[in-house]
Amino acid sequence: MPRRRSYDHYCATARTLDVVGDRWTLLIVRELLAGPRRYTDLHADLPGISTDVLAARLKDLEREELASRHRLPPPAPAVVYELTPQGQQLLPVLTALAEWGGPALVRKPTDAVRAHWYALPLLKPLTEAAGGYSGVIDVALDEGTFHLRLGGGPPPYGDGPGEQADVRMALTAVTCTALIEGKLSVAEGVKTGLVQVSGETNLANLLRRAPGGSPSRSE
Amino acid sequence: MPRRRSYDHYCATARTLDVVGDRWTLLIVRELLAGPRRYTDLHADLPGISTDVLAARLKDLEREELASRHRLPPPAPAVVYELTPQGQQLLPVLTALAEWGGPALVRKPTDAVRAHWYALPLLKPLTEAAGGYSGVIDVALDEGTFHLRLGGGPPPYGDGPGEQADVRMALTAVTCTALIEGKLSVAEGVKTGLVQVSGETNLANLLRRAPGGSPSRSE
DNA sequence: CGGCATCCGTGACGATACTG
DNA sequence: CAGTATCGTCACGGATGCCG
Repeated sequence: MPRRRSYDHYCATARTLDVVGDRWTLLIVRELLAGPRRYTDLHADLPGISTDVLAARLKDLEREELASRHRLPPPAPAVVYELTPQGQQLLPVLTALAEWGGPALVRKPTDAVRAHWYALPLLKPLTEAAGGYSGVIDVALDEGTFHLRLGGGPPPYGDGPGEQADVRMALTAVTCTALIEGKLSVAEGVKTGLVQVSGETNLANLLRRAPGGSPSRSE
Repeated sequence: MPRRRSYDHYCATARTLDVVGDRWTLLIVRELLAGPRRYTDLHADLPGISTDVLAARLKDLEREELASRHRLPPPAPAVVYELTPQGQQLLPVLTALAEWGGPALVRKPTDAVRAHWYALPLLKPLTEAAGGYSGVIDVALDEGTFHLRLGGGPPPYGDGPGEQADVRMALTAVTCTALIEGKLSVAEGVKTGLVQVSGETNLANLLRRAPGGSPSRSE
């Protein structure tokens, strides 16, 4: 987002990095992809960011029209930040980043965790397991619960359980990581009990008898 | 690449940004995706980078095993930098960034240009126009020539003409931008003469009678 | 308490000069 | 050609203060 420090390259990649290449910017987008959030929520789910940088980045996102600032009506007077359609289209960028970084997910003792951070890398394997079927999946980890909105939305995912989810999946963080890295398929996870699927909807049954009985190989 | 300034988030996206999120890093990868390059070449095709930052980033990429440093044998004693397979897998990240930034490609007078910077955003429309067919396409712009390696490689693209290319395309930068933004299909470009395709290979004929006679709509 | 603005110390960055 | 050295500047992180 450095208006002052632009690359000044006539190149599509450099242009994008001019807008969202600043430190913290894409992680703020990661949070806003979960839906409208307040300043304090953002600050809580972006451990390590300083208050002034968060404020500055939000202003930048607003100026670039990737996010908008709204004042909620009387009952709960609050300010929320929300992605514009243009901002929502950064999802493929975040997905590509998450897919590359998935295999490097080694837990360090100093690392912070939020359940919904698993949402982005899970979107691809679960979308494939659902065979293009739409619906909302609640995912319950020890760290907390979030939901994925397949084929619908936006937002593509959100914190906490979704409203009237079609399926609920319960699994551990370790199992989740295995799914993300492609070491375990959804079908295998269900079969071995590592992934517990509950619900009687079409989507639930689809996930239970998901294709790809053996884990997809990485090579 | 901030080992000292890590986000320390247990999140696949944040992990990737820890490694390649530093200023200039992904643009260096953009250059190295074109194949092995010397320090001086990199410096020439990354206008604005300072010599010490380039040296530091190359060291970082080497340490993270995304790039390797090789000393060329006697005839032309030089040092070249080359992406490792792990580094080459950043292509989808660069592609996603380029796709998002394509529509924002407005030429500013201060912008530098290199012909091969058009390669990344052209990969998708031309891969589609080729219908999954493999081959090497030379692309000649006023700014210079580069080549795309569809379905083969790596490297996925390179500066200058490719060795024994299957097709040669000639077009202006403006036409190129239209293709990138999806405002013009390859077939339309050929039909109107904005895109000149020469060569008698299968790939050449495929591009001439490419599908999608009307430009693909963005919605 | 939510939503910032201000101040300050440190480190990253950019420009230039210089060297093996 | 392939960097290293130096230096001024600015962005970042942390703490604190302010205001509705």
